[in-house]
Amino acid sequence: MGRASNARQRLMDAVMELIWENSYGAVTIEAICDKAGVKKGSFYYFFDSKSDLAAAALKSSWDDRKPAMDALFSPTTPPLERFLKFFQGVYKRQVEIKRTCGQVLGCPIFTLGSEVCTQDPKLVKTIEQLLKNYIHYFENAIRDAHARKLISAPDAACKARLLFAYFEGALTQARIQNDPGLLKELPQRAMELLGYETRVRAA
Amino acid sequence: MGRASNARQRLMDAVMELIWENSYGAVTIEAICDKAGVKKGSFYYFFDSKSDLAAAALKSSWDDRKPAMDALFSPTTPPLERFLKFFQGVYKRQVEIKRTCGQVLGCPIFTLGSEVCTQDPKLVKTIEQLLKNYIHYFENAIRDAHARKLISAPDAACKARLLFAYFEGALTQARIQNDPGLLKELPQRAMELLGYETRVRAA
DNA sequence: AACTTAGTTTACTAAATAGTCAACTATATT
DNA sequence: AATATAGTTGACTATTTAGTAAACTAAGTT
Repeated sequence: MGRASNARQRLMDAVMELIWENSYGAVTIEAICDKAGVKKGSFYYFFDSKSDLAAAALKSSWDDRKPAMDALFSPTTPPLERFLKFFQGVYKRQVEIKRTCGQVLGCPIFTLGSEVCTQDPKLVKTIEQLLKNYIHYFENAIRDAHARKLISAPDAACKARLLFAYFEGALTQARIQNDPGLLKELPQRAMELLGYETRVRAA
Repeated sequence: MGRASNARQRLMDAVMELIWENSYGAVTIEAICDKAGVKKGSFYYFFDSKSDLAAAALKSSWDDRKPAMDALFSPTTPPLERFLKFFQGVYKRQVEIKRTCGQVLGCPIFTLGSEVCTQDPKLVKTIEQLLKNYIHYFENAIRDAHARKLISAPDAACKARLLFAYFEGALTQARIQNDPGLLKELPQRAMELLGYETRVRAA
């Protein structure tokens, strides 16, 4: 009942895009409203603040992405291939983003987390949860690879942390230097980090 | 001649601290002036904008830190020991920062770079240069270690990129999660990444 | 048709912020 | 002592921004 609307979703889409392309602090509520084609009154009808919107948008975009991640890290795929496909996808995606919007944008969760972590405890809690989700995919695949004796990684959690830190570090550096080339080696380096020493065929 | 003043330096100190503890976007010129004990008129006497100040402050703080880096990465120290000391120092420093200001702050250059890279080309050029400086220390030490047959790293530049990405990734994650514990393993993991498999004595 | 609910719109206020300017002050030079 | 130089101050303007409130509108419900 009442009036139908997708303004809430449009606001979440807009804020994600604006934060990713710029930064949290540089994005104003007016800019979000303009991009979403929503008046400010409606903004405050749906959300209390930019922080509130950002938290909702992050959760929502994770819900959107989760099925693809579940498919990529499916137990039906050999564990090391999961990583290969994942990192090749990351590279391809960043190349594409640079082509379409002129900038490598990296990982919005990590960049945003690093920006707001000292100022917005509630938002950062959401971010921590999402980052942990990613690490769990990694850890799970590593444990699996170890069990199948493809690699030796008795401490899967540790290896997952290592790989994730490298991954996010490289992605952020690519953003800073606006150079997707830095990510081309991601699949190869990841295999090496995991202790799988064979040559990987080019992406 | 004229009037003596350290206001310029006080402004640079203030902006570095504020950006590190908060974020670039969250720091206002008024807040910088307050912290530095400088009136806004004086701010604009020395600098054109926050961006201008930030760039100057970054360069200046690098000039301050450079002697310590040169000492740490001195050729008189065995190459792998340089990394050990460096990463142990990073861990100790972040623990100390958390103790004194309640938050792990990570690397101000990396965090700032990731925040402003799409919006402030001039500032990001400065940042890129500083990051490259660090990578050069890494690369140099790796080349040295390889030459001395301590490790096998035929492509020193590649290993340096890898190690740096891991390092900054871990530091940023520690900031986001406000957990210096994530950095305790830094020296050990770094040695492993470098292909030096022996146990490291605890920091 | 009257009513309720959900969402929209416009116009507004109050505060924060960037940036300017002209008068002022302390120091060094001649 | 006069003057030039380097830096300081406070008061000001103009803009941007967050946030509010009340009237309005489109749909479903009875």
